[in-house]
Amino acid sequence: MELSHVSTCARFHHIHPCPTPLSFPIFPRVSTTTSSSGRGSQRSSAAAGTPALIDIPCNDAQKSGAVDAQRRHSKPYLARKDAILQVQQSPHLDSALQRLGGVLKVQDLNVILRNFGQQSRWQDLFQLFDWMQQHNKISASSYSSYIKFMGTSLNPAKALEIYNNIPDELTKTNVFICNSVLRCLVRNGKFDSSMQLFRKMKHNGLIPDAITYSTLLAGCMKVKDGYSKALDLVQELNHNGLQMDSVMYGTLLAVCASNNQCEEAQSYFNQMKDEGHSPNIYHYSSLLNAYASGGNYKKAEELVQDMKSSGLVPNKVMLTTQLKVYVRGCLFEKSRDLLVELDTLGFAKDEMPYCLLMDGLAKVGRIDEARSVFDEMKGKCVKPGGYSYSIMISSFCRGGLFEEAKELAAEFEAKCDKYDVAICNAILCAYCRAGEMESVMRTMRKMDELAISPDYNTFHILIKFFCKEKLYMLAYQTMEDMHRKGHQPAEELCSSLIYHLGKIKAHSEAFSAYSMLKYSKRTMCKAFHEKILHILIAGKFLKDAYVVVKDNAKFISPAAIKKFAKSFVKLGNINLINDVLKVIHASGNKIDQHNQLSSASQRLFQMAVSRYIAQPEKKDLLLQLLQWMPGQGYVVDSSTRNLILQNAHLFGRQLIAEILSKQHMMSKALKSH
DNA sequence: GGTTGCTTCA
Repeated sequence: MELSHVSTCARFHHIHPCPTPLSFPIFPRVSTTTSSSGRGSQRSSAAAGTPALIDIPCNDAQKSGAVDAQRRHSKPYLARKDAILQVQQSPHLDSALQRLGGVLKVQDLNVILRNFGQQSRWQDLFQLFDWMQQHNKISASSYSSYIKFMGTSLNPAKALEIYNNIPDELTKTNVFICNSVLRCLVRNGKFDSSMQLFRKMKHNGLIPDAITYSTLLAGCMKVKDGYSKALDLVQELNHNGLQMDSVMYGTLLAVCASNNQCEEAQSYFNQMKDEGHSPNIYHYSSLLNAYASGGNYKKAEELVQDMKSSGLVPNKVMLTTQLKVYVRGCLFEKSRDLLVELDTLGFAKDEMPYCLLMDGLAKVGRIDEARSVFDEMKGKCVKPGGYSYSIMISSFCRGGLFEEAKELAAEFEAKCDKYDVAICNAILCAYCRAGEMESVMRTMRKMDELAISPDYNTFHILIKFFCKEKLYMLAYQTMEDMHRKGHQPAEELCSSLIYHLGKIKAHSEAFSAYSMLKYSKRTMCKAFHEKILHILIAGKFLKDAYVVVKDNAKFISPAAIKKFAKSFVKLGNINLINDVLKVIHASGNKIDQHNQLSSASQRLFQMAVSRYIAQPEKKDLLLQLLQWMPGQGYVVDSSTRNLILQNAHLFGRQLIAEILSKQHMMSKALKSH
């Protein structure tokens, strides 16, 4: 079935195939020149001061200097350096390693490893690391670099595999390696796993450093409850005698912003300044982003002024964030003005600022204006990508413009080939709302091919659609998938599916859907238990019905309980009949609500007794029942008594006589009362 | 001899 197919696809298979670079430079690139950050240059100058073998730029201007340097070095050193260059440039890594591997030391191989990683040559990286492992030319640094690149190449499963297979326990708690693994998980959205692993690492002897905490803090940004998790981490790092630095404050501000903790962001910003860190553009834009969540444009404008007077110039992100503030505050005129300003500064070359505005307009129902921003963006030759399409498709869906949504989805499919789960959800939603079954199935196949894991929304969209199309079993299977993937379906959806499953007599599926909801953490409407009870009784799933009654008797009406009791005593497992009667009695639902001697309750006991008589080997159960009854104020009626007496030889005449006389006395007492 | 964290969108 398509569905299980979709849901079983593992995102970890998602290796970005590395195209062999056709235009691979003849001279090796200087790895650090790709980074414009101060840190990159720091690193390169530090490295240049040591005899370590790093990539040497080979442009003409530097050639003569390089020759001078070469004269000062020993022969083996030059041979190694040459070997590094050759391996890096060789189109045949295998043979190059075969030829030159013997000359290269572990640190030389690490240089090559990092070079491959920086150039995103994942296939070569993989091959080299493999070779290093096989030839036992590997160090802790090799692991930390390699795992780091597994993070950037979006392959956390591989990184974990490498980490777990490190043979030496001590190496496994090397803080650099641990930091790399944790970063890899965080970057790939696996914050919970990273925290779990972090605990394990500490247990095994890791002494975390500031970088460790900084890495984990960054993971708090996109998880629910991220703010309190961040606070826990800050507390822990302080407890370990570590201090927050400027970058950590930047991360913490970003966490505040994404968790709508506007005032906290402001107070950390001040605290940071008090501790002598001067805020940079990151700190300002994170705080600005925090103001956006409250639509606090006055404070935002003050902050931008403050930043300008401190000598910082607002960059693209800063201004875009300011646009977000205006949009969130529904100040669409100001938003438009700022968009013009961004455009003039050359900061509106990608879809982002347009997306912000479109999204804000669409969310307040101004779909026509959102559409015209979208068209304006296209007119300016800004290439729309998944974000803008998904905003527009979703808002058309929300606004009931299903045909237009469908057309836009098709347009995206025709024009773009970059898919992720969000755009897929938008497309699915459009096709579902337009009732295009073929296109829905095609999109699911596409997700499967592209190894895009369905998320909570995907499942919801599909289940709703399948219900609408009356494909209830398919809807049920999708819900099963959803549950297996750890998502909890919303109650209304579950409830409606259960209702329909009951209607088509898929009783056991209905119960299974009920159980998924029940054992999830979501709250469940009280009436739900009674609903499923009726379905289970109809399907003769009386044992399951018994469990439902036992656990939820207080939420179920007396009428439904009575119906259940009748069905169970008549058709349920004979060994459980007494238990069922006791549970119903104990729940406060007297076997007959108003009168223990009512005919309804007597019919129930009669039915139980006749079942026991039909199976004499269950005589102990009958005796237990008869002995239990008078204590609770129940007695058998005369016809049942006669029935028992007729079969008394099966149970022991003496005993039966004693029990029945006890019941008889009870009956007289009740009547006189 | 090696690690690292921060800002905008669905």
